[in-house]
Amino acid sequence: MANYCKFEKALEIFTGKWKPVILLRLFANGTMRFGELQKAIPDITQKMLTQQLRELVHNDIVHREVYPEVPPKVEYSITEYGKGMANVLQVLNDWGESHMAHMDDLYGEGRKEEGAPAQRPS
Amino acid sequence: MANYCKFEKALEIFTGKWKPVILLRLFANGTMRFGELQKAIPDITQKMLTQQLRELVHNDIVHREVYPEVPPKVEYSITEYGKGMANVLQVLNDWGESHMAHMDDLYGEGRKEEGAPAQRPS
DNA sequence: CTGAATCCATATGGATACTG
DNA sequence: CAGTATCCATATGGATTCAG
Repeated sequence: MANYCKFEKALEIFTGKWKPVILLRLFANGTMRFGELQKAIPDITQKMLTQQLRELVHNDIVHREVYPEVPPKVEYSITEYGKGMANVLQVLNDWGESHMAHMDDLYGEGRKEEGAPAQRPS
Repeated sequence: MANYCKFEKALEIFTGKWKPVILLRLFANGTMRFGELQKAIPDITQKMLTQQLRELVHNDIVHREVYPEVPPKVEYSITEYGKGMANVLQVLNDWGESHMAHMDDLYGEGRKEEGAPAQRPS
């Protein structure tokens, strides 16, 4: 098996249009209901939210707790194992931040993208 | 502006079907000609190789050196700036490796696809 | 409330042919 | 040799509807 498939496996976890947001929300808020996630991420569709959550659950990053009530209630949270990827997220986040600054340096902030006001590192 | 866009920007760099392989090759070999890369990555098409390289060049990760000769000769290498992402690659690679082991633990090496929600109905 | 199932638009990647 | 251009298959994501 090729070496780079490790990268690809790793990348599959946060890749996709919504996984980063979902992970960020869950890391920040601890435990959230399905509806809360949906409210917190207004642009996501129910299909995508379900689908991405399922993949995260399958990868043991997210825990899914179903309460057999009426009306139904489902809570999602980061698993203990999932918490171990916090540093990966951090590294990615930090590098992404500095890389955006680098791109601004190279191409200027003006015409690069709309809605991206100066993002100063903290 | 949402925080997660930093992730997304970072992920765009290594995401796509071929960027990880290309980066790995260039990091390993230093400088490579177009044809060498193509030989080193047999399954890639020239369109994809060109396209992905262009994106990496645009992101200042890869340097493109054109020799005005006949026949043409173009060499690619990691830029100084690009070398700064080596640790990110390393972190990703390490986590990916351990994550694969974790998945094997959970699902067994032989029957990985069993409960996989993946993105495909039965 | 949560989420499965469809249908559809677009994005991404691949095959092939052509060029300086 | 390195790269474009074109056409095509499939993958991904979105809108909508239905159901426990």
